[in-house]
Amino acid sequence: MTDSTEPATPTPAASAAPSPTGRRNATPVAAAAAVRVRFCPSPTGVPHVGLARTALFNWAFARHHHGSLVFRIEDTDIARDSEESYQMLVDVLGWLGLSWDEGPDIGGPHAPYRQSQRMDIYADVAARLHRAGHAYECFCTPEELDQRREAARTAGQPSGYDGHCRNLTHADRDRARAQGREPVLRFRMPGHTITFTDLVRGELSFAPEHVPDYVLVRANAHPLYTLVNPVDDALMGITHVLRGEDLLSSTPRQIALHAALADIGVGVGAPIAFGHLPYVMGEGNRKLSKRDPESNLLLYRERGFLPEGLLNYLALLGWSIAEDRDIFDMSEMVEAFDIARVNPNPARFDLRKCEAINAAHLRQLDPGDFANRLVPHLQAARLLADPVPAEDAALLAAAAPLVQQRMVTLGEAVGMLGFLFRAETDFRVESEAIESLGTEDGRVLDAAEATLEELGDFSAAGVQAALRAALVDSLGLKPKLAFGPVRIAVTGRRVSPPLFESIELLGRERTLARIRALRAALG
RNA sequence: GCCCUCAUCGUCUAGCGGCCCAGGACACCGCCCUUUCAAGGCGGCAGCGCGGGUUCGAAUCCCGUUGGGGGCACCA
Repeated sequence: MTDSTEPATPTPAASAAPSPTGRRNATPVAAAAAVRVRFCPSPTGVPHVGLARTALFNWAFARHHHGSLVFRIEDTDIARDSEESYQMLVDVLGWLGLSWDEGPDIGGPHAPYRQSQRMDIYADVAARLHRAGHAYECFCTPEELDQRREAARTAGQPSGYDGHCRNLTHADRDRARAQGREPVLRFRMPGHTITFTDLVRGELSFAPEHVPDYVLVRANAHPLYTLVNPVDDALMGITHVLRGEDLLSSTPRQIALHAALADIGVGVGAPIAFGHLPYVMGEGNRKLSKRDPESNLLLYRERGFLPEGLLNYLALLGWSIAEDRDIFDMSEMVEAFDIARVNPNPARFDLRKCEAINAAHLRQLDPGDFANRLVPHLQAARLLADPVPAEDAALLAAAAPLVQQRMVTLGEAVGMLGFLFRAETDFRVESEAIESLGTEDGRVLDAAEATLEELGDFSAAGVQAALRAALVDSLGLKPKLAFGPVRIAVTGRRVSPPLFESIELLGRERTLARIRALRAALG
């Protein structure tokens, strides 16, 4: 049996060499051994940003070390898991571009990758652990457990399982069964302190009295996470486990179980290194919960966040690429990622910064790429047909560069470009924009109409020269007051793409019609 | 109650004993540019929780304390 007090590093020798950029000089990542990490969500509810961050760090770690990422579905909780949730997971990970090497959809040498399809494996391993003495039947009822836990707590003692059924005789078990008790299978923890080197936190130590024996299999024979997660990690040859810090205190139990699994010949028996990533917090001092709207990954896609923008922001939650830089792409992250440089303290999710990072990526997009990414959002708002008609595609190609610098998410294109793609019968001036107008603005519209009617050169430059002459020079208006009413008439909003380019794209007829319509509405 | 863990501007972070009377980013506030809104440029505000050590020297190491978070399930 492997001695669990040894640090859980694949090759202790590897930690002797300081990592070039590592904050701790122990970066227990063996260069020679192939890195295998996994991402193993349970498909409950809507995909969460914390989950994406964990997936991202695992992905970056695997890619940095030229290792493998295993995607595994932990669907052993029949009551909460759903197929719909599983689909959303696959879908949103695909959108983010976090690719995996083995998984339920693509298979791999350790298939199946859905735990609900591996129940026979767990039953077999459980039986072997039992036979080898690493686990025992526990007949305590939940009520008895509660009672003793409460008593221990009031006495100031550790309140975990007290080992009541650890050494039952045959006769004891027969008696319990005769009473109608159904046993759970409980893991027998070794009696020594468990110490390991966490990849992000350094050396951690747990005394035996605080890591009590725990349940592996329910009385109804249903295997628990406590069993299936380590069993699959062992069987699938996982070398590094990067997960949320909520799992930190269950790590000694898993290390002990891994040792027992090695003892009975399950898996290759290589120790696994653990790294616990800090929480992603929401408002206040709470962990970001499913209730917080900003936790819902699907919403980011709907709003038109770029995968590269969201990922960039998520990477910043606990990690940084350099002292004076925070905009980077995923190839740069893969290149630079070092688990030892992950910051152990919890990070608060800041939607404003997430938006700012996204906007930076939006601006960096190639104009053609940017226009293409706008299409689904314009279609969802019914501004574009599917497929996109050629003339609309041309219009979009011309209009997109006008708004690329002034948007935060792709979804904003609906408001910014709606005036170009909406039929005249559907065009409306926003009420807030109308309210900002005064009666004297009618004069401005009259002058604009007269000028544009006469104008031969309807290019942006031509329109600008003509309107400036008519409104600013002749009427003596400040540019802001001169062009404001025209902007509202033409685009329907107070905020729009640059006015003269917008007019050029809209064309003479539609421009004049809209100016007349607003003029009439003003009375 | 017991155990574990975390601690630098409002927020995310850089910092690994002298390059730091602490650097960057978001947010915020000015100014410039300007047809709106952005973008961009320039400038500003703002932080090492507290107390002891160690050291010639501490944001950095140690101890304590305070505060936050997590765990102590037949959930994952």
